[in-house]
Amino acid sequence: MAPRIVNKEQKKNEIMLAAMRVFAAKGAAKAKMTDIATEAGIGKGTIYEYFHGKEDIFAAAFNYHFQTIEDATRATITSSKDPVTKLNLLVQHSLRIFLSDSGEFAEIMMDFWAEGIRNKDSKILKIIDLNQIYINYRKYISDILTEGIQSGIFRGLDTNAMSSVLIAALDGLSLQWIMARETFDLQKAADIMLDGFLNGIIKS
Amino acid sequence: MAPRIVNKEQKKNEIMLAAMRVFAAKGAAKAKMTDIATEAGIGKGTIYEYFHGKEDIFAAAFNYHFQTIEDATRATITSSKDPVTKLNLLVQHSLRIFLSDSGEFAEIMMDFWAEGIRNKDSKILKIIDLNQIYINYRKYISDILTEGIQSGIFRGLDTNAMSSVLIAALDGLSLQWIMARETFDLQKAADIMLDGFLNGIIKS
Amino acid sequence: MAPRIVNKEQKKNEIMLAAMRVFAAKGAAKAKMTDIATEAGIGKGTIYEYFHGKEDIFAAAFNYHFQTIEDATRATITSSKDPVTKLNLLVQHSLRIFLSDSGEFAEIMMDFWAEGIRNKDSKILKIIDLNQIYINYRKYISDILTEGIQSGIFRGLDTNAMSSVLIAALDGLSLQWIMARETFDLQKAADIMLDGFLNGIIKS
Amino acid sequence: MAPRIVNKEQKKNEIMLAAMRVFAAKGAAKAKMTDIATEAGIGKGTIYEYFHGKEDIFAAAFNYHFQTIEDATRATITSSKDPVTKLNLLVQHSLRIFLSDSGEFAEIMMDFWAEGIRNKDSKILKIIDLNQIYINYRKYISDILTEGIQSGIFRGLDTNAMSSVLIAALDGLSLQWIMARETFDLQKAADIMLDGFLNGIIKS
DNA sequence: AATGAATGAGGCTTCATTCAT
DNA sequence: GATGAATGAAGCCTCATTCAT
Repeated sequence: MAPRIVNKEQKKNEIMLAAMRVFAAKGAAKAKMTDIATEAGIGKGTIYEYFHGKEDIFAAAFNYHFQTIEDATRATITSSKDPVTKLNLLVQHSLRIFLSDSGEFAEIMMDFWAEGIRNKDSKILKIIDLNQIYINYRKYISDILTEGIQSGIFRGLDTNAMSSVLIAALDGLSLQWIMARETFDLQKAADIMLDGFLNGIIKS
Repeated sequence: MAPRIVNKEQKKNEIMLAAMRVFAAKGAAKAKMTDIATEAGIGKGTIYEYFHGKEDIFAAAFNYHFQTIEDATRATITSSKDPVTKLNLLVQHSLRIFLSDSGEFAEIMMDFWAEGIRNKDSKILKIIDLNQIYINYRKYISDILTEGIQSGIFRGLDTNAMSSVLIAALDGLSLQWIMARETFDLQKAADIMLDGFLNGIIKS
Repeated sequence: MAPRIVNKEQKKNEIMLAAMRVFAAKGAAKAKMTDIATEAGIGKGTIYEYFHGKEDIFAAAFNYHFQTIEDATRATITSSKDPVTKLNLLVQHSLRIFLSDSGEFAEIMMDFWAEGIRNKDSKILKIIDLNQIYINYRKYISDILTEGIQSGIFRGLDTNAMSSVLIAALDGLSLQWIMARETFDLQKAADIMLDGFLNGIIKS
Repeated sequence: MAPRIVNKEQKKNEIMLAAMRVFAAKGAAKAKMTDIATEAGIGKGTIYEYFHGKEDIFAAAFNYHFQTIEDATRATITSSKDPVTKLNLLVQHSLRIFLSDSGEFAEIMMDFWAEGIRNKDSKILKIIDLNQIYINYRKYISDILTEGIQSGIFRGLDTNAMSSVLIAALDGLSLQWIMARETFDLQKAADIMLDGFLNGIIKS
């Protein structure tokens, strides 16, 4: 009486993940709908039952990626009370996300960044708002720093600028790791970085 | 009566610069050959007198960009003897390049990075070897750090890791600036960053 | 406990009528099977339980439309004995059919005509034989005219040609009405037309 | 120094005519861009150098068709002073256009009508305004009738309604001819029709 | 009997590249 | 050398039809 029953939400997610794998492998621009369909193990036309088109998939992947990170980050941060521990957790956590799935999605970041930058003014695709994501991210860290200052652990400092620096260092290191996964020790570099960072802000 | 004398090399360069402007404006993937021709003020077919195709232009732009930076960086560094001054110059110089031409070419970096990452193994397009560029870059900074250590100015430290961190911070800050040029003070953030960085490595 | 009893013939008819409504609204070419299913309030797949495909529905609608007209016309004509009355009834009746259902199906005529014309040779789809329908239609009118001539009411004339003219005028007026329902008074135009037509053929 | 020189306007026209031939042969809906390209003896992509897309070609053909008719009609009418002669010329002329090119474009009318009707409200494609064309057409004829009335040749009558009837008869006869070119004598039917029409309006 | 999820052939359109002038 | 008209491979998307449930 009824046709095949599918969990539409779940299948949509599966397609999106397949798309992300293809994006990561060959870049969003060179990813063909056929590639995505094949990777998802479905027919070309089926994709359109779940997405409006290629841009829609990209936007979904974009938001999924950053939302996942944001959610996890928020959870991580609130799991501790000590600002230093919080920062430590934040960095470790960021790396873990990046390295998870055997770093499968790391390459995507470049496409997300590239597209996110290009769409920074476009009112049309406000779905992709990379700047807002960074603003949020800085706010998280800024709050931790302010906390640390108020509790006398950190020196008085430009919390917003320092947040930018910490994020920058993390992004930049990840970038270098993507280019040379085998030879670049991301974990170690990040540890050294955070060490120096904390050294510079903790009251001696 | 000699034929019109055109400096082929110069014209090729002009086309490449036109291409970079288009790449920056709409992304390499969405840049059409027609756009480039129009921007360069020439006919579409003429481009093929100077380049083999779109990929060729991209590769040329890629190498030009990084070569320019590398050359200038090398020149900058050697203009001083003091490691601290050298690092200062390096950072200031990097920003200047980035902000030059009113930051016209900043957006391109994302495409370069994206493509550079994707081609990290590709034996075919060894022309684009982003990793090697980063290796070189780390080497420059590493050398400065080593110099500083030997002359007793800097503490003993993992020079390679510290180089990575410095580059990472610079890249990451630039990224944040691209996304919000009006509201993000790149110069200030970089100054604060370098200040903290030097603080951490200079012997007290 | 007998299974739900559905009058297959009736449901088929319902689907066809739904299809006609969609055809009328957006044209047969742009009518999607989904539209028809939605309009009929059933599932897309169900249509195929009653029809072989879209062409089948179109053919069915085509024949239904003209058969309905033909049947009704025949009934109308035989309800009177006087040739003049017959022609009057014929015209009034044709208009009524056209204007019925608030002219819902009027737009369809164009698609029927277009497709009917295109298939004028096609041995395959002999189901759609618009020319035959017109031949029949002319025969009806021709017979009435002959009747009138024999009973001395009408002047001697080319009955076949005059039939064509009457049909032509009716078709053409309907066409003009379709294009401007609000401003074109079809009833009045038809009355004037028939008045002139009868004037020309009735013995003075 | 310069590429192939082409008369763009002329080539555009050629493509449009090729398209009309294809439209006539298989209907606008079933006409593929490939068919048009082949018919025009050019590559598929070349069409897009002259038209924005399929709809654009259709609209161009539509307007060309009616504009041609309108222009020629206007010229024909003004070539005489006598209302009766004018009407005669108008009818003969209309048939000639229809039968010209061996009636190659006759079938198109159905698609034009169908599409013109469907677009009667669409503000978007005001390019295709069939109703306006009919309004103009009725005006031409109406003016002739008024002329005849004023000069005492025609009886007083509803000029607008009579115009509609004349156009209707012409359209309707053409329609019947399209369906059975071999067996239907359009010229004769039109003559008989006009004869009756004039009989009805000329003062005895 | 009824359904709608899945499909892929087929169509439209884009655009890098070629080449006649 | 320069050009832009011409091209067709390639990609995105539509939608009639199938079929498992």
